[in-house]
Amino acid sequence: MTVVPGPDHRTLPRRRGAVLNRAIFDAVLAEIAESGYSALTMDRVAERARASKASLYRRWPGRAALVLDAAYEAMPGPDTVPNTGSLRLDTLTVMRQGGRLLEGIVGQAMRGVLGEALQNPDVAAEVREFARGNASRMMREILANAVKRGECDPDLVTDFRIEAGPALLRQRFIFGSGPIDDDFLVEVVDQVVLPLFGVDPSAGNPT
Amino acid sequence: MTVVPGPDHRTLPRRRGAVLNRAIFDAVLAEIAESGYSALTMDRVAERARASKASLYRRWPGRAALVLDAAYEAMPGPDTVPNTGSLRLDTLTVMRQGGRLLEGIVGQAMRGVLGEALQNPDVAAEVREFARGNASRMMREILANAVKRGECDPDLVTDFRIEAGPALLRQRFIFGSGPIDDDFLVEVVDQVVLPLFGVDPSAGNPT
DNA sequence: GGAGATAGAGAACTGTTAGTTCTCTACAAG
DNA sequence: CTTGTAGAGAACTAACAGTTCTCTATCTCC
Repeated sequence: MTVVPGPDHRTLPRRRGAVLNRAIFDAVLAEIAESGYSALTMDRVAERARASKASLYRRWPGRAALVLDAAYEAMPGPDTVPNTGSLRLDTLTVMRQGGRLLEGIVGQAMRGVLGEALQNPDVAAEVREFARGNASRMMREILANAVKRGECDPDLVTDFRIEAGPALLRQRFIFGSGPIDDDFLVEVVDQVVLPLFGVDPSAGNPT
Repeated sequence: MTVVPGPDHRTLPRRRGAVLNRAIFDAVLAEIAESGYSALTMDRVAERARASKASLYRRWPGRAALVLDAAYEAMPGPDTVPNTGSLRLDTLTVMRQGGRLLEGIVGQAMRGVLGEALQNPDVAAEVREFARGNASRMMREILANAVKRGECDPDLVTDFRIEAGPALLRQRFIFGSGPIDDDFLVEVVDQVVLPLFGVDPSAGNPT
């Protein structure tokens, strides 16, 4: 239909492999930051990345996998686990890191992927690994340190107790029942996490 | 294209109001039970209910609202809040009710609606009201009874502590990290809920 | 019981998106 | 230089959301 065909980008320098991957991830993140996950289409990503849809589908089976990979790329490197000598401060630090992550672009991406995961158990398994691998692992390490210091009874360190704090954080993220601000995180830590591990929040702990 | 136009259902007895509503809800639930939420389309619902899409859209603005209403209809009546004289048994009863609900058709429907809610804050608010209104309200009442009995210190009854148990239940539902079986519920109650309210699970409580 | 308003059935239609496939061609490897 | 791989761009199919149209059953009010 267009009489003037415009520049044929097939003649431009052509990216491959990692370089192209990077450009696609950037396009995904930019789209999400700009218009949100629900407005993210494969066409738009392809156009923005100046890639072809065929290239997208050669790399990922669908939108969920693509966004999950992009989110993984956007994650900051594995945070070093805090070890301040206070369970309260360590916990708070981890929760703050998690909260900050969920409030950014990665959070937006995760919200979208989570929506797909709810319909597709395979995606759910990937997300689970992705999300749980971090918070839980860090919490576990923090608690091991607290046990070493004698701050916490090792019998209290069980999977469900470890998950309680992160679960409340994720619930607020998912249901949007309020901002993930410091007030919220402090309350969760003081009212729920520390009591579960037999630590008195008011025992001269710094913020 | 079809030479034989088939029976024109416009001449059949025509349902209205509540009767038609009922037929539509039944179609939605049947579709979800049969093929899951992701295979649920407005066309299929209309066809199955022998209703017109126009009728659907006159009643609901979109799929999410329709399914939310259908799920609400499928909910058992407001469970009467248990009051057995034991916080442990009361809590366990409520958690069991919730778990059973989430494992059935209502759960499947909620999974779908939740997926939409993640992208749309308005839907999220509806879901929040829908989901929280029940579990939290019941938990609150149970705890009020426990306080009355002197089983629990009233200062411990705070929003975040109340939400901890339900949040773990919802997390398991959402991430599908395992079955919502009685083992799970008992562990959550004994390891998390009761300790948060200063009750010793092993204090001669029945199952 | 008749007139007019309301709303349901069914079909056609539009626009958007996922996913596929085709052609053409850059680039890498031998 | 030859050949295989894969990227760019476009065309295409199929499915679905949402709208609108026609026809007509059913309700309401007189």
